[in-house]
Amino acid sequence: MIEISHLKIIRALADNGSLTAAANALFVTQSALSHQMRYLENKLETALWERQGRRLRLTQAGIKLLEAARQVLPVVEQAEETIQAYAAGREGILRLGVECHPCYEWLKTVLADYLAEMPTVDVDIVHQFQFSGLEGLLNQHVDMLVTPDPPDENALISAPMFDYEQVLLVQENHPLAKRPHVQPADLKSELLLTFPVSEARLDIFSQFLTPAAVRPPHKTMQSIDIMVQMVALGRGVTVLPDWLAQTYTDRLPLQALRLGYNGIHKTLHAVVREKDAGVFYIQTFIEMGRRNGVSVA
Amino acid sequence: MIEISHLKIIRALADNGSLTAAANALFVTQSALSHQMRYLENKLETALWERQGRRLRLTQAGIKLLEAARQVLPVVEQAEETIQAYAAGREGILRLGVECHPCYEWLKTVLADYLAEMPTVDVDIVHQFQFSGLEGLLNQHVDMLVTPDPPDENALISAPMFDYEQVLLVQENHPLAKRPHVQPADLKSELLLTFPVSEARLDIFSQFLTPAAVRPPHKTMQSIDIMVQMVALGRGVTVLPDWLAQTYTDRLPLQALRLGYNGIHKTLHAVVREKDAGVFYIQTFIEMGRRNGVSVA
DNA sequence: TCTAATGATGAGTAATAATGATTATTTCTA
DNA sequence: TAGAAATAATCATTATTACTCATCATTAGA
Repeated sequence: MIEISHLKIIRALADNGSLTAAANALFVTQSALSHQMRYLENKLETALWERQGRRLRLTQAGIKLLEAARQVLPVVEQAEETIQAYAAGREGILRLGVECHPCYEWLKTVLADYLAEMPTVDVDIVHQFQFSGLEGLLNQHVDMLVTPDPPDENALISAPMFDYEQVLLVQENHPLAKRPHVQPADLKSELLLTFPVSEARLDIFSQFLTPAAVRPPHKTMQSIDIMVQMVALGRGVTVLPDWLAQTYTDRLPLQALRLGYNGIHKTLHAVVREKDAGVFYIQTFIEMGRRNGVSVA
Repeated sequence: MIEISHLKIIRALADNGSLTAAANALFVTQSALSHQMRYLENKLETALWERQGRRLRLTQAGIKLLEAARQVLPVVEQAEETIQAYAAGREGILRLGVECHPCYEWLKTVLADYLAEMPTVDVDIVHQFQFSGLEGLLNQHVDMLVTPDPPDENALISAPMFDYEQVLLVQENHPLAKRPHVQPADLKSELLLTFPVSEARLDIFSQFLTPAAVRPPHKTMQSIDIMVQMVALGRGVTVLPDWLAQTYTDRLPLQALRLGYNGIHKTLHAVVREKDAGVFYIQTFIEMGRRNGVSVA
């Protein structure tokens, strides 16, 4: 009945816009796709596309099938990859999911060592999820999630890996630079630079500014390096994990400051599916993450 | 490459034990399956099964593929069903997930009215999940989850539907029957009958007995009717939602009692994926659930 | 209005998958 | 432990399916 190849056609059609383009992407003729589409519609006894002139638009049924394709194809493709890895004599693939930028930066520091020590394991990093990292784990799109907020789900287990503190990064000559710590009101008119994610997911808002009802001007950017450059030029302030901030304060005119009297402390956790917890190369990663974790002087 | 039909073969093989049995289940000859297996193994350049005598055992790669099959096939099969429903002129299928027995009992009371009012919608109820109801929603195995504990996940939205109270059900002549309410210690030596789920998921434990460190003898059973019969015969006590308890106290020698001074109050929520929140037949269900909810005199 | 591009269609061919018959093993049982 | 029943593999053959090529009709865009 419905086959993977059909799902690939539906996806390619949605992604490429036209039948001809999809055919090229799949390395077959336009005719082949046209025939397959007709075959599927006959089998299912429903139209999947509406032909408006020479433009194709998905019907409700077609949309349903596209959704299924988007859910199913990555799973099958990953299974194929993993099996290829086995076939090539490797132990497997460790797919790491990250939801936050500091997580990603931290991962990079651990990864080099891990790859060196585990030559038979392939690693892949995923940072885009359909819904959330939790969904990624449950759907097997990733095998491990690195996050400061481990979800509470009893098919998953989480292990603390690494403690850090969120600090405010300001220019060396900034009026706040000599303070032992800053309070929310101090930031009232500072330009705050952050990664482009919702404020609810930024600690500086959820744990510091929002409770104090302070809303400084706010600008988002993709690149951490540019963000730090801006701060060094006195054109804004930003918040980074202490260990990451330190790599910049060493070589740029910057000062890291504690947020509030006690500081904002976080812990990165590794979350894995319960059934995978015993897998050797997963255990090893967690152990190395704990050992090798960036040390803050 | 890998096709749905291959995944079906792998699953059938795992489910039926032998090639011949799997072939029967799939309405093809044993020869056909044998050829397909060989084909797949050639394509993937890996053994998927180990032949030990005439017994087949999955290799590591085979296990991976079986996992993919178990994840993928339900999705495809459901998509097919939904499309069939569209083809037959129906609006769609509402798949309801329930994780708790009271949820299920409550659903039944609403469902009759819903089905009558929405003749163009098919309904299906799912109570077994691979991991959890949350996973069921995110994996699209269900469209709506009915639960007293709505998960906190921002791709989902939840709506309160119906308030109820968990009450203790005892025999009419039971020593406790005349009390205005019971305390944990009162149950110390009562035989407590519950559904067969972990204690952590039973309110009577998590919210009443465990905090007071009381552990009465405990027996689980599948059938709510038999459970109530046992209580009516004085052979145990049980906990039910008030409205459900009432349907029994009307016709059996039973007494419902409040748990603790304030009682244990719960609210059933309907949880749906954010993107489905606007779907008409889903909205209708939520509205009817609120209106039609069982009324407690 | 004309043209290039797109999707549909039909015929023919290549590829794939099924069947039936047969064989070699291997459990199970007597 | 021998023999029977069951199972998986294999081969030859047939049936089915999927693809390509050539062609046509339609349409968006110059």
